[in-house]
Amino acid sequence: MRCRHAGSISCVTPLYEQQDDFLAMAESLCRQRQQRFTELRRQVLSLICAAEQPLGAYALLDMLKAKGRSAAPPTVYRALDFLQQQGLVHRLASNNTYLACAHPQQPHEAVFLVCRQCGNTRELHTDGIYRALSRQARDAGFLAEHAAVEVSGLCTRCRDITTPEAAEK
Amino acid sequence: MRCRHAGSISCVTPLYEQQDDFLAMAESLCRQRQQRFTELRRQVLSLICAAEQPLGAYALLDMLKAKGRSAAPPTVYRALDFLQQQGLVHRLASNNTYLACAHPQQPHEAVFLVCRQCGNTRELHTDGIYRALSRQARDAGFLAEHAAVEVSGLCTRCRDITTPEAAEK
DNA sequence: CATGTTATGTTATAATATAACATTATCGAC
DNA sequence: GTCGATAATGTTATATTATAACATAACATG
Repeated sequence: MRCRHAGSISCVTPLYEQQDDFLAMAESLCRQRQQRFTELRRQVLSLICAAEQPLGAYALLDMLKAKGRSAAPPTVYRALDFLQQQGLVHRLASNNTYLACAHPQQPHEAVFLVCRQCGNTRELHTDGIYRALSRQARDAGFLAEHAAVEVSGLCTRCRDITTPEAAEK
Repeated sequence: MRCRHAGSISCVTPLYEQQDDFLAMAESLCRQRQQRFTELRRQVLSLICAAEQPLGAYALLDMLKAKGRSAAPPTVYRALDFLQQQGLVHRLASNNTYLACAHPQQPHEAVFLVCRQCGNTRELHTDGIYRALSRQARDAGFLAEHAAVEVSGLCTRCRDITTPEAAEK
């Protein structure tokens, strides 16, 4: 299913259902930018986009080790730094996890909906909120450069489980 | 200078210029809620609201020790947990720091403007953004409970220092 | 293929936060 | 007041997240 954004990746379909396309896109994007999409970086991105939930750095580390790769914390953090610079991965400050981003082509700003129950996280692309934020910041004399908007709550599924009656409506 | 919000504390004046009023307000608020505003909690809140910038937990720990108080990490974290529950203190996830909140009376949602240069942080109270966020979340089937909105950039002073020509406009 | 640059390996450690259990203080019932 | 329950703090240990520093390996390019 396509979304309203440019590019071959859809942000309305979970990335773990389009891993191959996503990795191919990442590779070509890095080539365009003359950046090296090394095996390590590919592996880390692959793990992140195969996961249903955002992953912590040490979870990634364990997975790399489980794959037989020699790895230490800097191994993971350096790969994550690179992927973040390329816009392929976002870091969630509210729970120290990392997730893949469907639309790294142009730097954008996103709103994250983080389910406190199951950890599933959706990325919304909502220009309006960022425009409003920038404007309010400017009115306060502040030059906004980046905004982290992380909403915690309950996703559809977990809300229905928690309050079953709500599901029947 | 008063602000548009209820209560005796103004959020347009730095809290370190109204420490006594702020601590008195905190004390009466806790009494109303039948919560204990102990000496430790008062000290931690006092340190936080005396600071110009948000403080890290270990900076607070060092300050407590410097005051001759026996303190270990849990000392600080427990006090911070309490103060957050009472709405007197917010935690900034983007840099792991804690700051005082001028309007703990009713749970509210805030936007933080964090200067990446000097660390100074302003809290904006902007209902509009939160309404928009909640609505967008709801449209995505998500029940929003809390939103952390942390904007990083440059405050007026640091922007002028960084790009002096801008100051002349 | 020599050389500078970028990426990775490796060890150690910093910074942030919590678990677990002992002790002390406070509140209410009596 | 004192007893018992609850809440708060003290204390030690450890978990979790992240970075510093330096060595080695891989790659790009003349």
